[in-house]
Amino acid sequence: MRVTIKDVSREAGVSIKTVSRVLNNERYVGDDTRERVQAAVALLNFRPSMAARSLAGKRSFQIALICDNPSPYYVYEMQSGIRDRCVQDGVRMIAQPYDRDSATLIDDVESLVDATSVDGLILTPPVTDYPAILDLLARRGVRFVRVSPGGDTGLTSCSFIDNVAAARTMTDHLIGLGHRRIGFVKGHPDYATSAHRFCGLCRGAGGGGHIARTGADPRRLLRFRVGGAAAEAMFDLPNPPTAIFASSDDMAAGVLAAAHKRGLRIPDDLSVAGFDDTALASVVWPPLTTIRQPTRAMGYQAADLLLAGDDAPIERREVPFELVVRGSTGPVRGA
Amino acid sequence: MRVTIKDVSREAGVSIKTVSRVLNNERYVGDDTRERVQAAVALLNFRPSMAARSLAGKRSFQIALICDNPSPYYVYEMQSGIRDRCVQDGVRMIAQPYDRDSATLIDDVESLVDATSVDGLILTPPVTDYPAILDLLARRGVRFVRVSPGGDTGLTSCSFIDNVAAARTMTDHLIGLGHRRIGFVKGHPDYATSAHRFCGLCRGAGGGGHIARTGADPRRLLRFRVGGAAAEAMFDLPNPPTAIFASSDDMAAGVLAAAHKRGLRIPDDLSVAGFDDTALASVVWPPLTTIRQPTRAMGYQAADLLLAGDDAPIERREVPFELVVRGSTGPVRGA
DNA sequence: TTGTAGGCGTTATCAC
DNA sequence: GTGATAACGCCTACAA
Repeated sequence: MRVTIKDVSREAGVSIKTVSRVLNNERYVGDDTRERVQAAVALLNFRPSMAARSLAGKRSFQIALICDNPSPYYVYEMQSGIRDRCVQDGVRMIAQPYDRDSATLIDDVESLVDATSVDGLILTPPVTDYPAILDLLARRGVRFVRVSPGGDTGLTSCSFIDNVAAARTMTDHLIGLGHRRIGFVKGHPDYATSAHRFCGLCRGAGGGGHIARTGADPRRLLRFRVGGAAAEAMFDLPNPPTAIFASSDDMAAGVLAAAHKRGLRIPDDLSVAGFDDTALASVVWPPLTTIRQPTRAMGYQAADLLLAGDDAPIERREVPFELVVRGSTGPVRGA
Repeated sequence: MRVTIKDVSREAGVSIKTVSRVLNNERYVGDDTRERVQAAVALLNFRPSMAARSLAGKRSFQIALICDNPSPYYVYEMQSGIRDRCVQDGVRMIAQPYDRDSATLIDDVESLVDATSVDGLILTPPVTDYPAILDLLARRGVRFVRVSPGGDTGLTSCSFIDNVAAARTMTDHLIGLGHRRIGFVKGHPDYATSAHRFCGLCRGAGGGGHIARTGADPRRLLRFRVGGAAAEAMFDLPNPPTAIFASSDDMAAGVLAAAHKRGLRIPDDLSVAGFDDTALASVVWPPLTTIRQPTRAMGYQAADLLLAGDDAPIERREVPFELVVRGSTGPVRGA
């Protein structure tokens, strides 16, 4: 049968409440008592029942990740980062990898909150900016942390990278290489990150860059295709760009594929730049210069903020990005 | 405040127990009573508390996915498939994306089982074949379903594809193209799927194929590198293979990269084949011929088996694979 | 510093 | 068919 607090209390020769105190690291427990209890816990291999704890207490020791991002890498890294932090507190993560086009998103979140009474939620783009969700959670008084919010900061804590600065860094890099006509493949309008990156590009380019804008479907496969289509369109321009900067790595990969199809050589004929969530791009797409996104770190920080406690102040936690230049990215022919 | 069964029972003018009966689809409830209750539930927007249900009842309405697979695509597809099935029953999924080198795996699973008393677990490779885990779960009397088990079938239900047949199909295809020397990049020994695929290759090749075996680290990045290294070694052989078949898509990508580095043209100088978890390979690595793995479907079927109920018979559910040939893969030069 | 009583929201058991 | 009542395992409040 199940080992309960009662068993532990009997084993340790104390009351149930005292065991509970030890389990929850409360004060006012004698050192010797604490040790006896801990010994009993270890001996009986006791694990408190989550169900009972969340029913009786305020906490449920569960948090949920609301993730509607179609990039498996992003999801994986995010989950891993969150989990890294959660294990420290013995908290479980409920993953909600919502599917594209989830019409029931709001209802799903609401039922999640009602049914599991999670201790908090972590929102990622694009859900991190959905007003209906933000309102719902605020109304219910549910704690939540946003990853890469586009606006409405101040509502809650969040973790993010400076996408404007990142895109600007990349742009400066490209300009430093001699590029004067830089194309940009814009992402889906729901993703504020994409807009931020576009903004960074503009700042770096100082208005002098050639800029092509393209809306992208959030579905991953389509993003590849959208990247390719955007590149094709740019190649056909009277003065095609010598560098193309995509606001996500899969769109950048689509650009690469389109360039190959045209017989363009990378980076001699064209420099391609993007963002990536892992070190993977270095192996899969070696000629791709990227901003390395610390997705895992953002997840960790988000969980850290969420687990900080009810009374913790709202905090915006920025995580550093990194420009990763690969292979020979020397001056471009004909630039 | 929270809406409870009590509120619903008052609203519907019935007892608490009757509401409970309706919620759990039990028999012996009058049709009109049922309707009144359902109306009250909808009106009050009532959602039963998971915590209370799992504390009082036998079920917890939660299942867990034990996933130690380093491929984000695999994890994502698996989670999505499982979730597709879970939502139908109002069951939650706890994702446990265990990290590489998790020394505490067994302990983690044990504490998960003890603390959350999940209704069941889904195991994926390589955990699906870890005897320590299987023993633990059997001892605890916990329901679980295995995805792609290597052996010990008959223990529990499982979902899988026929990896032997898949590899054989691919081999037949390659032989049909004129290949006589086929290299094989083997995966990590913990993955039974890899061994199955090797077996399928041997059957297809009839012992006449040239076979290079390579152990691969399960970490994704390394798998790319291992694929590349294996390819390099094969290229240096006196009679290098004209086709290389890798037991995973990332190793196949590594082979592709190595081939490019050597100046080999695909598929004129070399055919490269692998497996993939999504339709992604068609876009990212166009020259790659693959076996499309229905990862999502395997997840769905695994969840379906798990949710079938305690008394459901043990069942082995096979999911069909698909050979995806891309681009021109005509006869190979010098074959 | 420690113990006791009561309740969290649901299901299980047993009457009606 | 339906309803009272006792668990389930733990935490909160209050007392000692």
